Order: sequence, then C-alpha cells, then structure tokens
Amino acid sequence: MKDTKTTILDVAERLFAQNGFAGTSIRAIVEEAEVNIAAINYHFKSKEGLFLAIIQRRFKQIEKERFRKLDSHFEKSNGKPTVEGVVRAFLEPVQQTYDSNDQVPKILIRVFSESPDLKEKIIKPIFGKTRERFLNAFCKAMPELPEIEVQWRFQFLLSSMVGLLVFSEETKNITNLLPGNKSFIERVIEQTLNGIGRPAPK
Amino acid sequence: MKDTKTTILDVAERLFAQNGFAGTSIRAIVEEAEVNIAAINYHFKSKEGLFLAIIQRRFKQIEKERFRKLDSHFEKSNGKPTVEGVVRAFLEPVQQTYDSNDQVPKILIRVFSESPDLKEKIIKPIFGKTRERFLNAFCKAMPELPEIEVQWRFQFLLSSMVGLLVFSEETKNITNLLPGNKSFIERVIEQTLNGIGRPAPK
DNA sequence: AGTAAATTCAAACAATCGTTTGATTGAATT
DNA sequence: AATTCAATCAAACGATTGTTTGAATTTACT
Repeated sequence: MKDTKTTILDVAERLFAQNGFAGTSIRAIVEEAEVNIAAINYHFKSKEGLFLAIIQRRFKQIEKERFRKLDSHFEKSNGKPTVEGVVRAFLEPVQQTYDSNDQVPKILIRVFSESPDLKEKIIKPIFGKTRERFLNAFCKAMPELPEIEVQWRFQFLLSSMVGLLVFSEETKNITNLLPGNKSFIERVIEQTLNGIGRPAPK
Repeated sequence: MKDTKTTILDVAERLFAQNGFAGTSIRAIVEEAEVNIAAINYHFKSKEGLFLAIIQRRFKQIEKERFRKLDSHFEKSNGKPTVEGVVRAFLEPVQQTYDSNDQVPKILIRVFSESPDLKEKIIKPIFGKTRERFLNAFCKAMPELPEIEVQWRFQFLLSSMVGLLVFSEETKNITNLLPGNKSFIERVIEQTLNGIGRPAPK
C-alpha cells in the first residue's frame, strides 16, 4: 500500500499534466487519491508546494539518468563526444518516463507553459545544471561552431522535445503507423540530428 | 477609441496567453480593459465563448495569410511546390503575428496545451482545414515519400513551432546575438529544412 | 503498557470564481 | 419628442477556491 504522500504525488502529477496548475483543484486531487483534503497542506504546505515537489521528483529522476548517460558517453568517447551521443543522453531518459505513463511527461510542458511566476521559480534551480552541462557537451561535440550557434541549436532541440510532448497522442499514433518499428524518440533523434549536426552557416 | 468588444478581445488575448484559460479570471480581464464585468457575458455568452472568439479571430487571420502564400507558391511553381515554399507559407504568417506583439503568439500554445475538452472543441473546426491543405502540399512537394512519412515530418514541424513559441523570449534573445541578422523565423526555416526535406529513411 | 509525536479527520474559514439580475444610460428610429 | 433597442452599470447570486483549525486517531518509542 502506497503511503499518502506518494499517492498524492502520483495522482496530482497526472491531473496537473492533463489540466494544468490553475485548472486542477486540490479537491479534485484528494477525491481521486482518496485522502483527506487537509493532507495536501499538511504534507506540502500549499498547492504550489505540491506542484514544486512533483516537478522536482520527476526532474531529479530524468536529470540523474541524463547525467549518467552523458558521463558514460564521455568515457566511451575519450572526452571527444559526438553530437548523436549527447542528443541521446538528453532525449532517451525522457523516453523512459514517456513509456511508463502516457500522461506523465506532459508535466514537463506545464513547467514551461504555466504562468511566468511559476516558470521563474522552477526552471533555473531545477533545469539550470542540466542546461549548463549539455550546452558544454554540445560545444565540445561541435568545436568548429561558435557557442552562440550551439546555443541556438540546443534551444531548438529543447523546443522540439517540448512541442512533441504537447502533441504526444498525435505523434504516438503516427509513429506507430510508420514502417520500421522505430520508437518515437528514435525518430526524433533522427530528425534532430539532420538539423543540429549540420555544418556552420556562413 | 476602440469599442468594448475589441478591447476585451485584445486584453483577454494577452492575459490568456500569459496565464492560460483557468489561470485568468474574468475580473482580471475587465479590470485591465476598464469595462464592466457583465460585458463579457453580454458580448461573448461565457468565459469559454470569449476564449473561442479570441482563438478564432487570430487563427482566421493566420489561416488567411497561410492560404494566400500557399496559393501564390502553387502558381509560381506551376503546381510543383517545393518543400521550402510550403514551409515558408506555413511559418511566415506566424512571424507577422509574432512581430506585432511578443505575448500574443503564445495564445497558440494555449490552444494545444489547455485542457483536453477545450482542445477537442477548438482544433478540428479551426485548424483542420489548414492541416489538410498543407499536408497535401507537402505530399506534392515530396512525392517520393509515403504519406505517413510526410505526416510525421509535418507533425514535427508543427511541434517545433509550438515548442519555440513556448520559449519565445529565450529564443528571441539568442537569435539577436547570432551573426547575420537573420530573423527568428528565418532560422527556424533553415533548421527545419535540414530535417524535413531530407531523403527517405530506408 | 504508557507516552509522545506524527498523521488523519470533519468542519469551517474568508476569498474568489463565473454568471445573472434588473435598473439605467445612450444612440438610433419613427 | 416619443419610442425602441442595444449597451453599460452596480449589486448580488450560489458555487468553488485554497487554507486553517482543533479534535480524533494511528504510529513509534521508552
């Protein structure tokens, strides 16, 4: 039997993912989680505290896996990372979350598309380190490009990923119809590499 | 002097774009628009009616421009459209909205990321025709690809665009630092073409 | 077994939500 | 000038919002 705190986190993550922060009432959460309404404020101080706890749990998990894959790739390549290796380290951990639950990865969208206040509070402390390490890795993988160009391409990769999660249902359906039985993320990597790894523009 | 109805549409579009549907109260709208609170229900029946009216106004505007550019490209190319021509017809009209007001294009995100109910109500009737016509154009531009492959690439284009709008501030800042003084959309087109127009995967 | 801390509970809090009412105003038409 | 209709207004509607309270209960430790 899951404890109250975990139950709330799981249920709220799904509801926030589906209907957003403002669109989800704590009463809707406690009803589905079958816990008392005061439990949320007791365990997480406030609705916003709950949202932050959800984001942190999920991001830490993805971050950990991303760093593991990135480190592993650095080792294998003797400090000379490839574009594909870095892209894979960035995207594949999302795939794992994606496979576990259709709705859950949409919580990633909410982090970026909710109100500006929430966005500010969340992104820097949680995503900052990831951004820094991957930007650095991409620079090493494309040493002939100026850093600002690498920044732009990394931003494009991040944007595509978020955009694809917005349309996860549609994308999933199309992917299943494609020949070759490639997974969703495998296709994204393919598509991304044809853009991000191209020569420098003159 | 703008009339009440237009003032509400303008103010609400910005607020909905910033804070989402559930995150924006009609009291916040009428306060900033300096109109009476009953005006919204009088002119738009309900909060949802207002949201729909905003989306329709903006989408009709973009759709009209997209179709104009698409038709124009079909004429110029004698019915043999190029990938770049179709991509430009799809993206450039967004750029125009984008230039007019930083916040406004974010309303596009809300259409796709708000609650499933709203999404269902909006996308098909408003975006359906656009999707159909552009998918058809892309198929004509890449006749060697199976339709499902074209569908996937079109979906990727759409996703990238939405993702980039989510990060419009960040993307804009980076774009301004890039050499060559290319516009934001010009860079997106460049990045997209290196992916969408590539040969068929085996 | 007895004590103390952690957790759960029903109930209520003030505040805000979207919407409606009915009177009042303004402009257009007869 | 009288009438009509659309628009605006202050006020209030019931419902729902996030949060807090204090007592009841369970759990953990001596």
